[in-house]
Amino acid sequence: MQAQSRRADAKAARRIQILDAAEAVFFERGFEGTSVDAVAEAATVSKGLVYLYFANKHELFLGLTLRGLEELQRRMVEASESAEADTGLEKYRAIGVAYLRFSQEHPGYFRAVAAFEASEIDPAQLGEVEAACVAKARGCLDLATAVVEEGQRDGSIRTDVPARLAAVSVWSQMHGVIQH
Amino acid sequence: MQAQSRRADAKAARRIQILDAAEAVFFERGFEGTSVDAVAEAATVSKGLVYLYFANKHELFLGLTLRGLEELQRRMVEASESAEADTGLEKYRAIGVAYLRFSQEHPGYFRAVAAFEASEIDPAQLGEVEAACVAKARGCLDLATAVVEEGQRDGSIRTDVPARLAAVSVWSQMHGVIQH
DNA sequence: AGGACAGAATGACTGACGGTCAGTCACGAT
DNA sequence: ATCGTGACTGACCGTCAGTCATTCTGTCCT
Repeated sequence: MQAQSRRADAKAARRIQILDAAEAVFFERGFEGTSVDAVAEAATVSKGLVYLYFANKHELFLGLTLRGLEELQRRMVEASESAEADTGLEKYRAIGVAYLRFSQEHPGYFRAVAAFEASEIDPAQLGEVEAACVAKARGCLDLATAVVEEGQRDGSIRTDVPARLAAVSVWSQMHGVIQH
Repeated sequence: MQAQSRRADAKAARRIQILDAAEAVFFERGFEGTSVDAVAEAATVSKGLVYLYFANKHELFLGLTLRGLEELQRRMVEASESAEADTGLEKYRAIGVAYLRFSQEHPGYFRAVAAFEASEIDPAQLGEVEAACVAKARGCLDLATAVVEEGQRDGSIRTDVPARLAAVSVWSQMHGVIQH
């Protein structure tokens, strides 16, 4: 058993090592401008190994997208639990500010997340990492929806629009503006 | 002189022929999924000729983007001159509806335009077609700004926000929502 | 200790594709 | 008839995503 968990730890560490290298290279040169060879070299690892951990170049990039989504969700949760925000509306506003901050402090991750949300995903054939991204994105949206519902319950947000629809459309507007 | 103009016509026709083929292939398989060889074959032309008319694959795609921007501007002008719209606010609303229609009736062109607007352009080195796209996009924005200004003059739009900023931000919000 | 086995890791190789260019061809001018 | 121009071709090049036969390494068993 010990041997197995040591193995698992080593695998996880390798994954992180490759993702760290991918982050450095992709965020500097962009998806098109980056070769998998370059990522492998930056990770001081062979190309074959990269393909042992990620099905293809796109899934490798989605590994970064997932990191971005995790960080974003973390910030959204933090914002919605902030002491200053009492009503649902105030919480939603805090989440919006958190999103704006995220886009400014992690432009690379923001672009990755934006690209993922803009891309249409084919549920018929989605990779492992892609599926995880879909789940995380849904988690973020659920959080926003819950906050809107809270606002509708406490009277700070109008109730004539379904919560999820409101959450999505305001989010899209915010996103559109942040992106310019 | 006649010979020259016949030459010019033939060149323009070839350009259109290539763009038509590019439209069919790019909009079906996407930018990444399309090879220049495939476009050349669809246009019943050699690959070399495609590169005689367009500097590279991206500029070829931008040729389609420009078509999209032209159609969009046409619709925006039409909407802003519509008989039903009297005030600036109503005209702006009509333009918004036109944009929504455009996105539904020409999803391929909409995506091309959206991708162009999301991409950051390096003014230091922009291609011929790219420059034309920049100009067209500015034209569209100028139109929207003018309509907002009209609305501010006739009292249908608040004046506490600069017209261009208002035009851009509302446009971004609309765009964000259309894109979902 | 040593051998056997599993999975980690390598890097040479393949095929596809973006882009180039030497050369051909058609046509108008002289 | 000859020449010059420019449209047009397609073989070719370099690069890069993705594959796979092979080698290495650590673990377990005797």
